[in-house]
Amino acid sequence: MATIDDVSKRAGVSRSTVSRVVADNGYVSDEKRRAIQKAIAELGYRPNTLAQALRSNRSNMIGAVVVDVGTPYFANMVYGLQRATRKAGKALMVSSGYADQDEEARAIIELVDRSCDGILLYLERPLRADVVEIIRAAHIPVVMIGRMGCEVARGSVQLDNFGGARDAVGFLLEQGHRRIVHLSGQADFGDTAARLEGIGAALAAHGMDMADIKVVNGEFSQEFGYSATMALLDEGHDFTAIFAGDDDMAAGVLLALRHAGKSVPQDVSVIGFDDAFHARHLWPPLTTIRQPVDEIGETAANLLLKLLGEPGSAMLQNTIGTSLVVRDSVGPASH
Amino acid sequence: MATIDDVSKRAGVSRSTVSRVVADNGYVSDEKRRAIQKAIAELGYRPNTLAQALRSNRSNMIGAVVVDVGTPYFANMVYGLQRATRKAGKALMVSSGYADQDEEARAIIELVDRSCDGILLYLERPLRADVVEIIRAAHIPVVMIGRMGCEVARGSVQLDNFGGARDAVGFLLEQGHRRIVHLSGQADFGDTAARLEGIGAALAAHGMDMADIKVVNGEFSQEFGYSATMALLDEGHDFTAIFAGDDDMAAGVLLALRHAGKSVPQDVSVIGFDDAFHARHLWPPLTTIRQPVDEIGETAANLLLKLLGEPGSAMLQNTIGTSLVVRDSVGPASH
DNA sequence: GGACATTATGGGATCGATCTCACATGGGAG
DNA sequence: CTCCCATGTGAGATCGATCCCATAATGTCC
Repeated sequence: MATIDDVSKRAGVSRSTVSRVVADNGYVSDEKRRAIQKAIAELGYRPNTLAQALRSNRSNMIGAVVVDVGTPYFANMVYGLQRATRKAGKALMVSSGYADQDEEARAIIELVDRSCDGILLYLERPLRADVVEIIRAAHIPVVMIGRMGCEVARGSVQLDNFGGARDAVGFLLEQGHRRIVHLSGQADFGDTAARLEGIGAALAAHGMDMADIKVVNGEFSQEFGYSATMALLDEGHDFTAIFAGDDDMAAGVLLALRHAGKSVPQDVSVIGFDDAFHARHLWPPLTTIRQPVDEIGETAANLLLKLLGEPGSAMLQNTIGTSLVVRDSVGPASH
Repeated sequence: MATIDDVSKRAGVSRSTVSRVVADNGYVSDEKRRAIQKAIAELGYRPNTLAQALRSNRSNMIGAVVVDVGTPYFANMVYGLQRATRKAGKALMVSSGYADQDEEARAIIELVDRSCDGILLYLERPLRADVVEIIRAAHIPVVMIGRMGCEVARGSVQLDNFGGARDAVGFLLEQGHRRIVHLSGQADFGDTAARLEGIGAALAAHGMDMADIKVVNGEFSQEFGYSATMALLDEGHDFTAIFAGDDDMAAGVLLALRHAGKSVPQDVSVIGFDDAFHARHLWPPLTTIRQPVDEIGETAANLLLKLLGEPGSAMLQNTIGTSLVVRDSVGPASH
């Protein structure tokens, strides 16, 4: 591997001058510039990123920790991150935190130690105190994605859970549904609260309130969607539509309805949330609220890049809107 | 951030001795070791990874380029990579090549420049000549995943396409199917050839040969699955089972059959390949050949780690087996 | 008791870049 | 004719570690 010294010798100049050409700053005569560029091309010289980073204290690398890269949801988010960072000419390094505080801490510290210029976090657990201290000591800007806040964050990007839930229920109401069930996620998630407010807003717009909807708390899983639906049917609950907290739940709901001999959307309408990868593969194809996950990632990364550009700036916030994806699982209310 | 010099001053020893304690090699008296460990703890010292890598020429970082991290398939593969590298205490840096030769080249060069100790590649295009030279000059071991070979590779991991296809068709034959259609991927893929051989083996085991199966070449997409099936039905082709080249195709096949009023598996059986994320969400849930993608990634990473341990070793090969996942889309042949 | 290995420690070069500073030109303003 | 500023170049310190080598103390063997 050719070094900057090899280039300088070949071009008959000093290291400093080569550095100026490579970094494109300072004064260099056209004559020497050409000689240096020629030498660079002939030797196939590419600067050693490690040495650059060590000396200049900037690695041109962005770190990210998400819950699990192996999951379609976060893979999609990483796609967005990569799109933004690549455009800015920065490398991206991603780790998984696996919803475990110590794993998350380990991943973050690794990124700090590798001298990332900035860090993006989608966490499931609050940051460990020592990690907060480490980030702070390293003066690394942090942008949080999603529900979890954090004291060191200089920016954050969130989904418009309020608007999404409002639109979902609003759509059902427009289709004439009045007996709606909402299968909700864990009650202690910040998202859940925002969605309930959104549901309230939709109901209010039709002269109704939360008393007019049944909310069942559970968890984001197909199993819960299935069992909750079966329980509702067993107890003879009278509903014409279900708003599932996410598309996994919705998949369980559809399965339960089929097993119970109900047809969708003739007997019951179902709407999901996320527009997950499998939503269009369900039967019937799922009407759902699209969460632009890649856009969330891209926005967060751009926000971080902005923060890197102007160090002293204030806290930056950003909310990403949802959209209604109409497929076949919602129809007009029967009778 | 505390440096090794801070630690050495605080503990009253030289840099060298601190380095010995941190790296846990060479001779250090218990007394000084304790003093140094105390100083490290008090200062919260963590070695600067960049400086370590620069001097020692080992970054403890593994690079990987896959087609697209944003895709469930490769996300799953990355999950496997991460599992192996993390266990070995190495960091992982992943990029997408987006099935474009120049993008792939860019991503690889980036990884080389960041001084990765080894590189894992799942490529769609042959390596550009200059990239081959760069990798060779940097003496970085490379492991290839999947179909694409490469002259610099020191190891490779592949799926057992032969066995997978043999098992798929074998299963259909056992269920009594004799009029089978295979929707195949691009004919120029290495995978496709291996699968055709596997199909031949299954047929041979039942005293049949390739003349007894209809093969339609196309591409791995839901759209092709749909249109090909419709075409077969339109021309009145008489078949009882379809073996789709992947689960996306299979989704299209199921949709086409439903639109044509055929029921699965009563009228037609369908088997897929991959066990993709959405396979169990299809209706009926798809019987398919499971491709253990994460295991492929994990195996490849372990192979690379082994290569790093013993530099002079020979070319390492590895084939990952498939398994049959029985769900509901295949039934006994009718009449 | 001298030769030699083992244990223990520090000094200083080194990895490959950046960056500050000193210094040398040349041209335009006063 | 100075003075000063813009332009152009190189020497050498520096980033934070590793690693080779010199040196010294101690123990062991013949």
